Amino acid sequence: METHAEENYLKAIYSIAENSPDAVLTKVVADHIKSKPSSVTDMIQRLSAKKLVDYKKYKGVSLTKTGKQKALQVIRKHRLWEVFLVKHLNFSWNEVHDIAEQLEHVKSPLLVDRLDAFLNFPVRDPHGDIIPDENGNLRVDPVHNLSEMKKGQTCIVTAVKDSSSEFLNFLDDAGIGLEAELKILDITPYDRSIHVLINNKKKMTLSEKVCDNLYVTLIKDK
Amino acid sequence: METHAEENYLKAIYSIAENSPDAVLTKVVADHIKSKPSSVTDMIQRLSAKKLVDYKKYKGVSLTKTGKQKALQVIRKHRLWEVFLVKHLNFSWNEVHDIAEQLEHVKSPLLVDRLDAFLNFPVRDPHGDIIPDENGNLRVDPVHNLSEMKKGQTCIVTAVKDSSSEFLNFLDDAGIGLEAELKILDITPYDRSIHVLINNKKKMTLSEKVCDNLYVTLIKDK
DNA sequence: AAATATAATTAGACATGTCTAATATTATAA
DNA sequence: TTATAATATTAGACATGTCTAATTATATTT
Repeated sequence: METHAEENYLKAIYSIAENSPDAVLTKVVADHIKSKPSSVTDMIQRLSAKKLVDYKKYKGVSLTKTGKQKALQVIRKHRLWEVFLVKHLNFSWNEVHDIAEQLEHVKSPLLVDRLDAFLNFPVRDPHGDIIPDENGNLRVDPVHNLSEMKKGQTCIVTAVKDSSSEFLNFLDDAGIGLEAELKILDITPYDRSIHVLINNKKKMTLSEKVCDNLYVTLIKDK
Repeated sequence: METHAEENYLKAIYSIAENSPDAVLTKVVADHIKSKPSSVTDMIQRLSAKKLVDYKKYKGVSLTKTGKQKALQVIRKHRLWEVFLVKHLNFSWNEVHDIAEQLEHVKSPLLVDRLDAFLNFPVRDPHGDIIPDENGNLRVDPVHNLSEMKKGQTCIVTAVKDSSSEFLNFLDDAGIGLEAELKILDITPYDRSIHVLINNKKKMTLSEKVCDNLYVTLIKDK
């Protein structure tokens, strides 16, 4: 059975590795969980002894199959709890992270399954991230960056890449939430900013940075 | 901020002290939380340094006001989560303890209040124990049997255990209804019969059987 | 290919929380 | 009241997890 700290490391390694297929560097993990490289090395060696990560000195670290499984279980719990907090306890999507960070470590497979059923088997958490099933499988559907869209296309916001409260607040102010419909009216080649129609109501120009941090699904072309 | 272990000790000391007003013995705590007396001594000294318990070597331990408050917060969380597990996740009352034991340590005052509201401010947990409010106060006064009362105490009749018409008729004849005020004048040890003053008017002796079947709330002591 | 910057690891310290074994205190019985 | 039993405390060890400082390895320049 894993400790809280071990679970946090597995989760960190998983989410770093998601965006780059290479072995994960000690320093990157340290920055991610706000600790020091020496602490990371210590922990990685413990996880390696438990066969949850593959590790060779100075060569970085990657999750074993078991390690990945465990990481996904924790992520599953985190995201299910986030759904609960937002849907039933009226938290907003930018308040739930710290609480879910604690709830995710509660150990009871039965509890997770019951919670999943209570929530009606949600597919995405309030940030739009996909909730892995009990076997750690992700249901992947065609998700794109808003910045990949072409003029005339219409798409639906499915997730955010940057889930900092600054970004989430910006989106709230702009009236862009999950499931928001965005029609690409125009693209300015100079700065790659995109002029969009939000929910058939409001027009707005989104900078390249904003577009890079929004995941969307294409629903209409031209 | 208290650690999980500290919270568990506070909780243990609280619930032991509930049933006996004396200072709590090291060994009793050790048995209660399934650890060793030496560990208990260590922890008690830490809690004492934090002013959460009053402690004198070899003389047992008791909670300070702050310590009691903290213990009640944890108990509040434990019991609210139990209600959630039973009412919404279909657990039965004897399955929930271990899970609530983990959930009770999640730190977020806002979460607790929201959960309380979501559950519709329950007064008792699935085991019938009273849920303290956010200030550590019990929302209803504990209900006792009339037979638990002591000489000199005054109490109010809140319910009957036996609701047979024979018993209710007997009460009518005696002038004892709901809300009736009973002052305990004397107790006969031999047959546990109780001499009471009913509504400041009528004196009467009630047998043990009658006392066992009357629920009361204490309103005045001495 | 050697010098240097960057990153990773180890050594050693410390905090929390637990344990066993040894010692000290208190309560009880002879 | 002294011996004895029961309880409590301390001392010292160990596991987890963190840190700083010193050392070692890798990558990058010159």
